[in-house]
Amino acid sequence: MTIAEIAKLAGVSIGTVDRVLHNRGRVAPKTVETIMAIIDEYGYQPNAFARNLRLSKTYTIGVILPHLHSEYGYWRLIYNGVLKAVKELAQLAVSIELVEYDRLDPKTFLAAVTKVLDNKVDAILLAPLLPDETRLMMERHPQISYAFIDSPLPCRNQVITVAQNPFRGGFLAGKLMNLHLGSRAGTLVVINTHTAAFNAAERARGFIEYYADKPNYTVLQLDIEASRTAEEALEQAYHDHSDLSGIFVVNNAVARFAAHIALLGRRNHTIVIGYDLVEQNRAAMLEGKVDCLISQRPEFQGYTATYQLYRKGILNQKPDEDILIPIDIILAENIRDDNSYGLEWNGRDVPR
Amino acid sequence: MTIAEIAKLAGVSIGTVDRVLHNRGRVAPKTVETIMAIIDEYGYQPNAFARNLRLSKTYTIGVILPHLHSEYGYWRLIYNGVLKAVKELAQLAVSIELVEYDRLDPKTFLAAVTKVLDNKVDAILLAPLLPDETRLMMERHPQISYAFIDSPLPCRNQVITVAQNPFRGGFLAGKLMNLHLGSRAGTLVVINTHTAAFNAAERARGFIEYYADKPNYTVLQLDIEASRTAEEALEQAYHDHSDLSGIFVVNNAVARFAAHIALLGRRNHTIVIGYDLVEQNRAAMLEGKVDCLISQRPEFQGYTATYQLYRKGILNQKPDEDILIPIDIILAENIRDDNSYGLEWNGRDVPR
DNA sequence: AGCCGGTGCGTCATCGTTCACGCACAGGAA
DNA sequence: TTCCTGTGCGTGAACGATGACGCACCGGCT
Repeated sequence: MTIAEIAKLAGVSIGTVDRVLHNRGRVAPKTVETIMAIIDEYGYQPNAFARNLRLSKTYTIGVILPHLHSEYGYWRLIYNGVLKAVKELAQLAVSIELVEYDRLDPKTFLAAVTKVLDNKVDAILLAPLLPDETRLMMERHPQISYAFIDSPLPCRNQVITVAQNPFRGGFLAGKLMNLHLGSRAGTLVVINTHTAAFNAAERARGFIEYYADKPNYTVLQLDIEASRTAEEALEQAYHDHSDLSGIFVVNNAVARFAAHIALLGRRNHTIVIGYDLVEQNRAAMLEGKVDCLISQRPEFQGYTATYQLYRKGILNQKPDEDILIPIDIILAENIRDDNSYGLEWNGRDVPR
Repeated sequence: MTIAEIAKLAGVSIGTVDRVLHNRGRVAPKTVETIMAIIDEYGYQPNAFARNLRLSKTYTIGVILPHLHSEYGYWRLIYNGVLKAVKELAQLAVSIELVEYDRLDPKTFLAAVTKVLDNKVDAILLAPLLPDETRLMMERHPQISYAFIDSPLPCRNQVITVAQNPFRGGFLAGKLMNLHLGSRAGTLVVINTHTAAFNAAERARGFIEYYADKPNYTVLQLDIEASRTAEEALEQAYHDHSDLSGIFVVNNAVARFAAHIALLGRRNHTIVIGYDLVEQNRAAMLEGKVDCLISQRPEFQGYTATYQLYRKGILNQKPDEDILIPIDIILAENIRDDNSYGLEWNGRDVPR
């Protein structure tokens, strides 16, 4: 069904049909009715190729992320996924503009928003780590599309959200801790170095929930404040609880604690579980200092969110609004197999 | 960079540039050289919108899969992913044609190939379960694109392969068995009901490899032949090995064995690990009859393979030839979170 | 000389959508 | 009546790639 076919059926010109389709007025009510009836009956899907050829608009996505080098490169992984999508979509008129900020300093976030908007982006892809500032931005600029990544943000607007369920991630971490402990019981420590972060708090809550009905275990929450070093806090915990048998770090900082546990000679008696397959954590796991990691597939998140924005912006498709990233369990045995999208077939074990 | 711009730079008409770009001859060698030099210097990416608008070719993908109702609906999951991709790509001129066959009867496979080719498909997406017949097909019809799904097939041609590494899947199953057993040792049974299948054999090999250096465990391979029933074989195994403590089913038939284990009253003493999140296995896990499943994300495989073919066929992009699907660990605690793509955010645990 | 085939190139219509422009006719004001 | 404004339409020119068509020229043949 093309505009020309509709026009012929309605006995009008394509210009008139176009005006009806775009509500540009200057059409007799009766004619509008006729044309709408035809569209209702036969359906009409504009030809995406013709449309974009004519419009020849480039769709620019502003990407606002914490500094890519921060948090052990976690945000760079997300950005890599965005880049991969943009590489594929470049010939379909999609481009990006990255602006980094400091997640501890809201002013830098607002500056990033301003900078991105100055470049007239059509959409913004960001991690809503600063809920108030994010809401402010959306209120002030309702005309552009938004995609959230890494964490959800409760809000009324229609937005694309690509994130993992952090509560269930923490709950699963509890189960994995349990599996690794075998029959051992004891004290378990949940370490949070980002106490203000929604994801981190939810993961801790999930872990504690898992042990709520298991009286043999004591779960201790350890929020590391800036005032004392993480290493001191850890040593204190070992001192206070001689039966400390497991540590769960709710974010990507696990390698730092794993290193110190090894240093203290406690590795053999402590199960270590953490989050995210950043380079440092990957190395720690390969060195045997970490038992289990949970991954949220950051590259996949970036890739997917970018594609959703493209579908919405260029193809005029209704995007999937909430995309739940599966909880990915990484053990030393399958760490090689996680390559994020997972591209690159590892043929070594497969006779070809 | 458009053809017109190249033409202006070269001092020729767009027709000439087009002939050079498509090697259609009838151009003076000197002119070819000039134009190629310009392209080398400035680069040229044909406008995908203009190209496809003009060609208005519909790209049809033939999908050849075992009967969707067979194997507990495993193939239907793959097909669902294909359907999701096609729904998104329909407005970009992609369509599919499904033909099912019986994987135990090569004749039905060849009939499916013929049927699909009669409809002049541009590409074929299939699981190369019948290596010889698949190679025959590719030799006879080298002009169309192929995508393999579920399993790899060693071959010289450039093809897209979307699959998991089955050996490492089996190896990881060994590790998971180990974790679930805690300190218990004993006899472990590997059950294979599809002895001719490459994936199944590799998974068994991986599992056995994991226990190769663990003398406390005996691993027993149980290939179920058609001559006796699976249930009898299982009972025999329990009879022969009083210390039987774990069962690994290398394919999606695990629910069947899990049910019989429960019936025999052995559930409490047997760890059950299997493959694939088909409906029956999901139910068995929720009923507590299965401890762990490994998923190969069949929907994601179908979705990804379809997109790769589209990129190759419509966008003329060089596809990623080998796409490795991560090994997905499903426990009762995260079964809710696996929704394949995973679409549909489950907001229950997240205050919005 | 006249004809033919091949070569090198330009021209033009086409795909479907979008939008500026302009025509014709109505009704109202001068 | 004349002029002007607004309404309802049609027209046509883009967007860039593609490929059929045809023109001019050259060489070789009868």
